[in-house]
Amino acid sequence: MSNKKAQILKATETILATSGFHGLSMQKVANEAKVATGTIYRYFKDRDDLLNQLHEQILTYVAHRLEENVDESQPLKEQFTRMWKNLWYLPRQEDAPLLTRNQFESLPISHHDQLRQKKDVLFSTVHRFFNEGKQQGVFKPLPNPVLWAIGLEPSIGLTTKHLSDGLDVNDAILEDIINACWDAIILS
Amino acid sequence: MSNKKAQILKATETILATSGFHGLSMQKVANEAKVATGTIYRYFKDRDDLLNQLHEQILTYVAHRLEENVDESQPLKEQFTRMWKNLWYLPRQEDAPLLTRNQFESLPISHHDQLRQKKDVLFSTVHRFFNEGKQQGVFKPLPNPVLWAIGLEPSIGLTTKHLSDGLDVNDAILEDIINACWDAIILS
Amino acid sequence: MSNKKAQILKATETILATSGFHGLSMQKVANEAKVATGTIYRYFKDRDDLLNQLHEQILTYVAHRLEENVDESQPLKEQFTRMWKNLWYLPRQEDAPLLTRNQFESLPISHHDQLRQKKDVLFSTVHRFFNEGKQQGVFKPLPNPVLWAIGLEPSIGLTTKHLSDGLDVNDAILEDIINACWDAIILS
Amino acid sequence: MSNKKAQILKATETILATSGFHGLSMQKVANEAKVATGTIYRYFKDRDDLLNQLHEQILTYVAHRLEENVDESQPLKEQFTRMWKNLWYLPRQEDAPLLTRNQFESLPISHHDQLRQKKDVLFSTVHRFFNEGKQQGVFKPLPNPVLWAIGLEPSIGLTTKHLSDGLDVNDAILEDIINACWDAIILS
DNA sequence: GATGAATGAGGTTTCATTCAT
DNA sequence: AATGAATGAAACCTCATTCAT
Repeated sequence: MSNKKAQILKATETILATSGFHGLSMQKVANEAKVATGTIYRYFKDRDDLLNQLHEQILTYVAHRLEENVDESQPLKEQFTRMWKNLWYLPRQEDAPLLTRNQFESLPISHHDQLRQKKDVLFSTVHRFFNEGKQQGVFKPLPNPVLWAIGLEPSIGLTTKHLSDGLDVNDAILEDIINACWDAIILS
Repeated sequence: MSNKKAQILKATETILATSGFHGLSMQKVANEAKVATGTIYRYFKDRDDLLNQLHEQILTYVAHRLEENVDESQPLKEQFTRMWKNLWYLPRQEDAPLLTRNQFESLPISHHDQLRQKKDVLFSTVHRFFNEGKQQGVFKPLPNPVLWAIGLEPSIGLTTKHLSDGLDVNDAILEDIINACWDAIILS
Repeated sequence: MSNKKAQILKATETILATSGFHGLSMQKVANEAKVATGTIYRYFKDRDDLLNQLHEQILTYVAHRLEENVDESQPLKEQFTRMWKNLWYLPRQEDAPLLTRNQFESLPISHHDQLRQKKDVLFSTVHRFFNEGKQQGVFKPLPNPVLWAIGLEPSIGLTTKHLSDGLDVNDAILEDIINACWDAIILS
Repeated sequence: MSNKKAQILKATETILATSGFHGLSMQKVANEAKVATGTIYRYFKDRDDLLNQLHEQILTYVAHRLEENVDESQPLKEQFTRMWKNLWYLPRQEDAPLLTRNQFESLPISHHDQLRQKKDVLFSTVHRFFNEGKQQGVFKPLPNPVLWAIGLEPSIGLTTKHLSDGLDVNDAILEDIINACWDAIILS
């Protein structure tokens, strides 16, 4: 990816994280990225395209981080814990996207279907994981999106509560939370 | 509440639900509400005030719906199911706010602390419920926000998946989901 | 004059003095005057009318103050000093208009001729004074507006410099200034 | 100075002179200057900045014109006449600002102190002139602002009376007026 | 007479996008 | 490829004025 394009995406992210959608303007992006305004339009068709590409980039980043060090040969619980922590520690990474996922959910519903397809590919590891668990009779026989919503997604909501609402979460509690989520998806 | 003020809030909600934050403009709100632009400013200091008041109104609505028909004298499981379903069926109500909660989380973080205080009051029933459960030794000894995030919040995420991503959820599955969330919060 | 009308004029003046023309709005006038917006329009045709009537009121006030204690039977120098001081101490009076004359000069040039006629009547004492002086061969044979501009008007400019630019003017200097202005208009 | 910036300043001046502050709007300035509205904001932070910069530009222009052809080696009376006429003929110059100074005095009192400092520098010639005259024992020992107010400022007031109120001032009278002002500042 | 809610034109300013260089 | 000045539509908001009560 071109150097300038990367700069522009990074700048967009920084501004979104700092000032929100309201504070985003092509001019500010250009300033932050240290390029001319016009340059943005060499790499992105328009504002929406920029936002969508950023969205995708972040989604890709998250997907990759999520499956990092997840070893299929290990027990499911192990894999689950790994994924949960990957999500949890994600926004605390050096090069992490500064955005919460929420900030993108409220985007104009462009390219909706196209995006869902991409998501399926990106998160295939998770699908594989849930399918495996159900096949082994360990997980409840619920649709994958449901398992995701009750097993892993809480990590995201809790991250927000932790980082901006000051919810105290130490390592011991973290283990308990993960176990609680595990309880949600397994057959008891 | 003044007639016009209600019209304006309703119009704002409609537009947000239809076109998102990007599609919201004071002109459009005025048109939708069938009032003059200037009229909005008799009832709201500015755009942010309008959004914040809408936010609060919805929050209040949700809080009230959430605790509807929740009978403290009934078993905790019963109460839990009731609340979960209240959340689940909420956006399908006639007069329900058309917005997902997500659409508000990405608002400019104005009046942050003020809002959290309000939230505590509004959702005191839930707090009472969680505290009761922990006292009885039925729930895991986790902070209330955590119990919320793993027990009830998934309802919201799933609603979105259900309504806009076409996730199929029939009554049987719904019971299973609620049970799964119950598993997350109870001591096994 | 009706009670409300007086209130409104006073309020207008206060606001003009405090926030300038830019800060003036019918709404603010109404608030300051403790009347309803609509009430203003019972007494004044429109904004311009309000401003013009205020202008006239102030002009009248100034004209009356100017000739206060000016005794035609006294020597011209005496009368001159009296008028000069009247102008000088005018904005320091209890009930004085809070506006410098300047603030009105830049009004839309409405009712121009009508106003000049009124001025002639209001300031007839000054005209009488200048004519007398010229007839007696004491004053330079210059048109009255010129005598005004060099003899008395400097009082106004100096007041501004004194009150807002911090120019120090004690009683001794004041006498010197008045004498200097007197030098300007008399035949030497 | 950029071409467009000059156009904009000139246009602002024209409109102010034509329609007064009330008639000034950024749209009109843009039209008159034949630029897009947005362009104004490349060169001026906002409306106030535009007005202030115009103010300064005019002040600078006036200051330069005022000292034009004022020869320090000539007698003080000569210099005085020169300055007085410079002021008098100033608004009749081809490229002169179309505004009377009055129209600016009623501006929002922004950058007040900053402005007074600039004034001191711009009008240093006048200060030098007054100091010289006092040192030589020709002028009355009054503060410079006073000498200005009684000696030179009347030129400005009279210009207005001449140009808009139809006061007749021929060359002979002009000489008399200047002499009268001279009388005001000299020790008799 | 008096009120003040309502109006909507018009004000200032921002910003996505284009285009000559 | 890159620039950034310029554009002008559209955003938010104000305010003189009207009118039903």
